[in-house]
Amino acid sequence: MNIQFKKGVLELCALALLAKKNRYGYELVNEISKNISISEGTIYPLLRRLKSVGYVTTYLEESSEGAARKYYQLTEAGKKMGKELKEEWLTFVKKVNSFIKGGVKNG
Amino acid sequence: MNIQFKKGVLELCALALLAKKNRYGYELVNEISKNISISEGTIYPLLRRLKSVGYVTTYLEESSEGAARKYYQLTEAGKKMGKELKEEWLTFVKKVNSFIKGGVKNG
DNA sequence: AAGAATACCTTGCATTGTATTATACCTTGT
DNA sequence: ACAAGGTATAATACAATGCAAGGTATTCTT
Repeated sequence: MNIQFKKGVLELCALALLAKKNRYGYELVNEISKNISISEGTIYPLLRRLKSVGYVTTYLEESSEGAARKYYQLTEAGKKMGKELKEEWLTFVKKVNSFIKGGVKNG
Repeated sequence: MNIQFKKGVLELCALALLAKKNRYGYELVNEISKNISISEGTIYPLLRRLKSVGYVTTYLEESSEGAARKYYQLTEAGKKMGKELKEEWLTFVKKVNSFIKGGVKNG
C-alpha cells in the first residue's frame, strides 16, 4: 500500500472511529488495520499528538485480558476537527478524481 | 488545504495529466493549481524524481512567450505506474470512506 | 517457568510538500 | 537603453508524518 496516501488521512480515520465511541489505542490499531495497513509505531505517536493539541482526552481502564487500556475520548475541538477534516477530505478526493477521470486509461 | 493529503497524490495527478498529452513543467503547475493549491517548488522536484526513476523522458522546445520549455513525456514504465497508482488511489479512497461514512457526523 | 497474547511506548529514518531564492528569456512601456 | 513583469526552470533548507525495530509490562495458558 502506498505509504504517502496515508499522510494525514490516518488522523481523519482515528477521529472518525473515536466519533462513534471511545476506544483504546490497540483497538484503534486493529480497527484501522482491517482496511489500511498500519503499525503501532504509527498510531501511538498519532494519538499522543491528538492529545497534545487537545483533540482527545484519555483515561485508563483495567482489562481482564492483559495490560491496562488507555481509552481516548474526543473533545469538542476534536469533534469539530473531525468534521472539518472529513469535509476537506471529500472535497480533495473530488478534485483529484477530476484529474484522473479518463486520464490514466485502464486496459 | 491539508498539506498531508497531497503526499503521493500529486505524483498521481502529474502522471494522469501527462497520460493525456506531453506537457511542460510550468503548464503542469498551472493545470494542477486549478484544483489543488501547489507551488512550483513542489512540481519541479517531483518531475525530476519521475525522470530519475524512469517514468518520464524530457525534451526542450522553444517558446514564443518566454524561456524554453522542458516537455515531459511518459515512458512505458510511467504509463504502467500511472495506472497502478490510479487503482491504488481509488481503492484507498473507498477504504477511508468506509471509516468516515456516518462516523464523523455533520450538522 | 516459559511462551504467547494483550497493550503501551520510544527512537531514528525515509519520503515528500513548502518556502525561499536564484537564474534566464522575452515583451512592453518609458 | 532600461526597468518591470510574465514565462520557465532549478536548488536548498525545512517540516510533517508514517514505518521498522526495539523495548516494557500484564495476564493467561501450558
